[in-house]
Amino acid sequence: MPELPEVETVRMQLLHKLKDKRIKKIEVFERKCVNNNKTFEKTLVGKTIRNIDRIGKLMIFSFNDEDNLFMLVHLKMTGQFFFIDKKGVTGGGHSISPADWQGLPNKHTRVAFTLNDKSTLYFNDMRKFGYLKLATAKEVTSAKNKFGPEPIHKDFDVLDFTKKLKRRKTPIKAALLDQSFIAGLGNIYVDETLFRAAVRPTRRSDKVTKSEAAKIAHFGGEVMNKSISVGGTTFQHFVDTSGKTGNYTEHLQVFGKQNTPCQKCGQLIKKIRVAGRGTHYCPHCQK
DNA sequence: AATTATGTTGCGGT
DNA sequence: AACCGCAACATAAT
Repeated sequence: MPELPEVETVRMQLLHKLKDKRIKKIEVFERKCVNNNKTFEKTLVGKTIRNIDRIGKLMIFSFNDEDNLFMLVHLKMTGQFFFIDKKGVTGGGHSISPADWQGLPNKHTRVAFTLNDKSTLYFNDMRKFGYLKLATAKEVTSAKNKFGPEPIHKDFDVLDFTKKLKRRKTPIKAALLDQSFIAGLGNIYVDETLFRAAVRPTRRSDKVTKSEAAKIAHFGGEVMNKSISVGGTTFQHFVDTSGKTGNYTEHLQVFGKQNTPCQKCGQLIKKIRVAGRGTHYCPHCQK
């Protein structure tokens, strides 16, 4: 269940594996996952993958310019990609055990792409929330416009962020989860960010001070950049065939740490519900 | 065995 | 515009 760092990790791996490869064959096992598009296979077969872009948690595959064709991919909670060539399996998605990728395609495989070099890309998604959706350049633009700025971006505008927080009365956590407000953070990284910024997740957005907002923006970027650099939190045991494991898990300070001592003050981390999501924080350190 | 939770987001209704 | 609750779905944990 990827947030920005996990999607970015998958994007980089897939780009490396798929760039300039031609799609020879597509099997759709679950039409819902391609938005019930009856011409999905027909449209994509023969196309050459030229680039994979990302905004927030959305991946954007592109082909030749003259195609005016894009494929938007959202992994949602449980979407995964597995790439298999003669060297073996490369995966990306949420936690992966061998059972997930052995014997592909398996019962969670929704789409399979065969490339011109005989390699295969599998899209697996247990809960069927994720999608692969065809789009035109215009549709890509309007999809991109729905995202707020990413805190990992160099020119993230902290003052604008602070100003916009003043208009919100919801808990700060709800604002940070809103992808049209700020893109990329999900449930884990929001909790981690707010812990580092020492702001309680329940704090009303409009009561967040300027300096706290600056800390939130700073740590939001830091947490996600660090996670990208270690291949994300989601992959517990597996990233690629060379055996490199992406693992931000060891850096988590509050997520899933309820009833254990805070690393800063020793008081027990609490778990509550905020904005409908499980929320972890230190009652002493976060005001 | 039934209920609850899961890292996401879009929708319909205030 | 902002906001809330729920739905989409499958599985694991309590």
